[in-house]
Amino acid sequence: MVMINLNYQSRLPIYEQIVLEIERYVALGILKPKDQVPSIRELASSLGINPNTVKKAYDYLENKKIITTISTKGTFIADNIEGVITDKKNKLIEEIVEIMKELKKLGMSETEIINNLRKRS
Amino acid sequence: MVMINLNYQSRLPIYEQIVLEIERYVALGILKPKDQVPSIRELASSLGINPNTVKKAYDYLENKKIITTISTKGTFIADNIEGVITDKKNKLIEEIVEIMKELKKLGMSETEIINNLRKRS
Amino acid sequence: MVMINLNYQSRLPIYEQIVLEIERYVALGILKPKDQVPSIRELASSLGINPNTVKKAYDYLENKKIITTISTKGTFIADNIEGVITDKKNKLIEEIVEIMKELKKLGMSETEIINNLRKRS
Amino acid sequence: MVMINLNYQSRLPIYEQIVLEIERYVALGILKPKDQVPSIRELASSLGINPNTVKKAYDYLENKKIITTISTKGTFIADNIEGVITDKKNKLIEEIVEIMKELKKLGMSETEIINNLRKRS
DNA sequence: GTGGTCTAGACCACC
DNA sequence: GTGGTCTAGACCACT
Repeated sequence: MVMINLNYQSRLPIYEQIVLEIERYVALGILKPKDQVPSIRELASSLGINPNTVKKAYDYLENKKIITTISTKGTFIADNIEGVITDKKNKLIEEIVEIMKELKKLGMSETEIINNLRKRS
Repeated sequence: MVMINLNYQSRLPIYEQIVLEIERYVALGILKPKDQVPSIRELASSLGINPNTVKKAYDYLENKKIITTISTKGTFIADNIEGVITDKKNKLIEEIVEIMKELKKLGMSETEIINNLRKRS
Repeated sequence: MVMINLNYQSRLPIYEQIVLEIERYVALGILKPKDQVPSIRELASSLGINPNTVKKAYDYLENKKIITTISTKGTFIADNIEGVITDKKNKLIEEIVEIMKELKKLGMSETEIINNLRKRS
Repeated sequence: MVMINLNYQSRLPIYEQIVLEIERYVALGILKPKDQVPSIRELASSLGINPNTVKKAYDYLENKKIITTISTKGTFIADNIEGVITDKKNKLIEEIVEIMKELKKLGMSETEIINNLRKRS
């Protein structure tokens, strides 16, 4: 069973956090095509949140074709999810690029930033 | 005179954008200790926003001890702000490091990531 | 339900009076970690004041980590508030000590001061 | 020359702080009857504040008959200031009584408070 | 002119 | 229903 971590202080709405967590598990290969995801009610109750919130997340994921619902059977990871990993990678790279812009505004050069990253990790 | 750029489409509230802009100018050394920052009304009118919004930003900055206000005189950059620059840089670098961890979990190596960043920026 | 007493003649702004009252209830153990405090609108209407004023008080308390707010759920007493009680008492005692120093400079002895206090209260 | 300490962050207006400082020096016997106090302009410039502010403080002190102005000569401490010390003492005692009320609200008994004060001072 | 406070009321997203 | 943000506008004290 996947562990969805929620941060109630975050500016990100809960449903988006759920989406990101599921996408993360898919991208990491922890959730694979045809794997069943928890039912809306189940996940809602285990997270202590409103089922509508989970529904909103699942709707979004279904729309992005990351999950697919088979009525009376349950909800499953979709088959064609090759794109998920690259999407995720691109998004993360894009986030770094944005932060690097900030750092450049603060007077750091690209090589300075990269040297710093090498040291830290 | 400092130029505050606002993005009304951003998820970040206006007052936080002001905070970040002021912090940026402090970090860059453009605003130095004892420098006067624009008065609440002045900044509000020049940005075309409500004075209360600017006040909220200034309250926040005062709480963080980045500015200090002398009632009826104005608002000024605080004295001990040595940490602000490096603090800010460190925080941003740390954010990147966290994202890089994610990327590594997704199967990217450090050099792969860095090559990607070089291309993008 | 906590009773917030306001004094509109006081030099202390309303929002600070709310802060002090909440802190007092926390210090007294009447409000305990995870207890829900009245919603902004509810407290505002029961006090006959503007919700923004209550919000300002709550913002302040959140910043001091005495309360924590979960958007759309409500506002709650924070978890780690062991220090609040003793902090508050110590601050007040310290204030008295400072005033006693003044009184001693004015020629009163400690026992003289204490006898005076006993009479007055 | 007396040293007037001002706190620009305080909620107390500057002119009240000046009043309190002068009263303090009188009560302590550092300023005695017939002693000359600095001229308005002199004090204003040495404190880096507006002469009107000093004027307001002096007006108040004159009204309370703590100082007296002899035109073309200057401003002096008044003759009958016996009351100043006791006034000051009473005010300070009253302040302590107020703080003790707060402490009692927090659950401390009078003897508890007094024992604490004995230890601390 | 400055900042400090407060009101009234609006709109938003989320649940 | 909840909190979060913002506006418009008012009044105050202090300088």
